Amino acid sequence: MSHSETVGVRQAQKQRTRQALLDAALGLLEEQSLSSMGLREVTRAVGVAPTAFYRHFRDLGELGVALVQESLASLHATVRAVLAEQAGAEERIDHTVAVVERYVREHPAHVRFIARERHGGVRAVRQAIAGELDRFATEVAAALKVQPVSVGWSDEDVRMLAELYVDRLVMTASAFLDVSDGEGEDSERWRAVARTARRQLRLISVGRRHWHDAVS
Amino acid sequence: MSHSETVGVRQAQKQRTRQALLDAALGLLEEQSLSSMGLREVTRAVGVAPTAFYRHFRDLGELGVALVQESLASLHATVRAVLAEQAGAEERIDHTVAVVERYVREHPAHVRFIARERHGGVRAVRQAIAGELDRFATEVAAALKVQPVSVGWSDEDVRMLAELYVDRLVMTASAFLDVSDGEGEDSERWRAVARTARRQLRLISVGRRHWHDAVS
DNA sequence: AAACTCAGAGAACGGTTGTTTACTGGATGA
DNA sequence: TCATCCAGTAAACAACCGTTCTCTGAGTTT
Repeated sequence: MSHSETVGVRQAQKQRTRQALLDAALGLLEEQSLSSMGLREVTRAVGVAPTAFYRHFRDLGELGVALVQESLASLHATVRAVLAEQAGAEERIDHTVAVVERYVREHPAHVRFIARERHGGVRAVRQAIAGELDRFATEVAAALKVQPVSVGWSDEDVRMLAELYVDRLVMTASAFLDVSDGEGEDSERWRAVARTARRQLRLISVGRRHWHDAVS
Repeated sequence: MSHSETVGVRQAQKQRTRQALLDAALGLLEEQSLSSMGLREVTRAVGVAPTAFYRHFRDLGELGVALVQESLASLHATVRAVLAEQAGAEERIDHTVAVVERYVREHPAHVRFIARERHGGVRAVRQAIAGELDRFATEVAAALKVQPVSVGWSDEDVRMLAELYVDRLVMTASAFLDVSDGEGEDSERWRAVARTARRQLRLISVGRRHWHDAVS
């Protein structure tokens, strides 16, 4: 019974407290930013000695980087699915916005963390987010490129379009979040954000279709 | 000679240290975020007793709000000029990006502050920035509305377009900033950011021109 | 010239911070 | 079974924090 344990009781418990630290930090970060959060504050929330922190992370910056991967991993998987699907432009947009909505509802803390620390005060975390969003944009670009609308587009132009989309998704998610704390998630303003997001994506989509008409 | 003094030596000196506090804070904020900056840290940078701070601001949040107005006032004035000018879409875009470039070169700290604290940890500051950008979008919307391209556009659609533009400007400014610390302001990547920004604005502009073709 | 105002100084407060050092005790592997 | 490992503990550290209270002295008003 003991030889088939995949991880061992020892390492399992270690990862449990590690995750507890990440969860507690994410919770605390809803009302402050990473650079103002205290190491002791996190360990206190978990119910563990301050020194235990060092068994898992060198400092809070390292914890932040771990949170970046945790935060973007799920979104990454979700959006990948949307990109893969074959559909008309209109349905695609509707579906994309719906996915973002759902993501904000289910992982508000993650969204807030990314939006806040994207330009935040900790260099390592900023770079981690930038890198992750970069890989994200690369993936979107690849998906856009194979669509029929993209014939005659240079790689550079596809890339700039992809970045436009990624930025919009992040901004939209953040806009949903701003509404959701203050009013409910079922308020009129929430629906207004969704409608605006769809129209903005649609406008970009229209610009994309007529790009070559106007490039002169 | 004394009766015509507009301010008085007294109030003048007060405003001088107040400005010194703002400047010192802005400087310190280049490498951290508002919620992690210490009150004493600011006064130390100015060369003044910690208690002197309270003569000017209730807390750092209030100082932050003051910084928001200072930061956006100049940009506001600059962009207002661009909006007013009569020009073709192409020149307009080039000019807009050039203005943003110049603004980032001349006020990098202000740009960083806005980008960082827009989603930062201090509620009052976030709200101040949101409010200011909202007024900003309203102004852009008004300018867009009177252009010939906008006939048949609902106010809501003009508004969503204006928000799209404002968000892009902020993102562009932030992108310039990211490049400028790391590489110079005359690097190849700087110019790449400018080119991408122009094309993104152009794509939005194309979408705008063909909006009614596709609204079905 | 005297009375008043008020920006800034100075000292002290209780509390929190990150980090170090030495330790314990249960899981682990020989 | 016994030696080893190592996640988490406990105590102490100097350094900082925001805020309060009291005081001063130069600018202002009468």
